[in-house]
Amino acid sequence: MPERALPYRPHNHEACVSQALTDAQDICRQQNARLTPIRERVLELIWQSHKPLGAYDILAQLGAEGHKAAPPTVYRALDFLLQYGLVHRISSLNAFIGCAHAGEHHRSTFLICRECGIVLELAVDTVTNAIESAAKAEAFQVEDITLEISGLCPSCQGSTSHA
Amino acid sequence: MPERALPYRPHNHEACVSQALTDAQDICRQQNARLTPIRERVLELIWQSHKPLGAYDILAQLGAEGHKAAPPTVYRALDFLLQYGLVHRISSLNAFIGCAHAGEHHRSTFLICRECGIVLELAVDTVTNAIESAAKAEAFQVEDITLEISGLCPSCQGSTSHA
DNA sequence: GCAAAGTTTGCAACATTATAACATTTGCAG
DNA sequence: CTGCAAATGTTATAATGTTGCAAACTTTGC
Repeated sequence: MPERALPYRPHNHEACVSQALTDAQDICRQQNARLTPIRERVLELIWQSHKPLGAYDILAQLGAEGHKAAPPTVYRALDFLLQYGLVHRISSLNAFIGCAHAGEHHRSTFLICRECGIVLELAVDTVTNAIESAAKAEAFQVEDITLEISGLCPSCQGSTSHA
Repeated sequence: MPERALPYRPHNHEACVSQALTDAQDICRQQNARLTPIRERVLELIWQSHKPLGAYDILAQLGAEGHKAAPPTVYRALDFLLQYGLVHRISSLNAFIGCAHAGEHHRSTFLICRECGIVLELAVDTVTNAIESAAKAEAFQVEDITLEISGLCPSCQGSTSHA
């Protein structure tokens, strides 16, 4: 498996996108899920950058390219993509981002840069384990973890933009 | 300091509320912040249970008691309470809950029961440390952590309500 | 092939959550 | 008591998300 590039630095982003799309196709084939044109297009739009995209941003982009969709179209596509683990929802931003570990069963941690907006998805066992054991100590049965860390990414530290 | 009761089990909830209110008064006095009647009433409404309350729920309750407020009134009170650490916002629910550790500088973990809706706030160092060191490993400068765990609280396990 | 059944999409209306802009009132310092 | 700053009132609107039903498309069994 190739090392994944850090989203902050310039990288061949086309490769991110095409990887995500072929992964999605594989996953859907395996699960007998239909990656319809709309769903695939929404996934592609989400992957156009490493910044989370709002549902209405997606809607606007679809509209701009001639497909004048209504909100339910987008939300349904998002529901599908969420269900198959192809995208994540970032609750603190009401926005969506491509999953960097599709098909890999994982618990995600998101590092969200408040300056540039780029999000890095991590799957760190030490974090997950600490969380699960804290929950266990309270006899709480974990189903879903939302862990979103806001701050400054390496590229944005020091250059606080009010320069 | 007295042990805090678990929210799941029956407890003298009046004590939770009055404690929260006197804590809030102390904190505001120390910081020269004005805990006005509206702000105090909103805090009290939020503390009426251990379930997060939506802004519009607060609005409705204020209305029911004769104070017909508009959304900005509530959101401004919430902003104030958030700013002084008297309440927390639960992003995954778009709702607000009283802070169980007001004045104590802490990072919170929320255990949210999807069945009964009760939320337990924890401040567990092992979790915080694991998160901070994971962020450090990515050279990410942490400012804010959103950690919301959804699942079943001890009281709701086994009694899945579709009985 | 073809019809029935199930899934997906289109569409219109609506519900919920949050903010903007500006007027008015209140609390407080001088 | 006057003038400033903070807080609240008021109206309108923006942003996000859902419901319900009809039409189109896919799959399946025959």
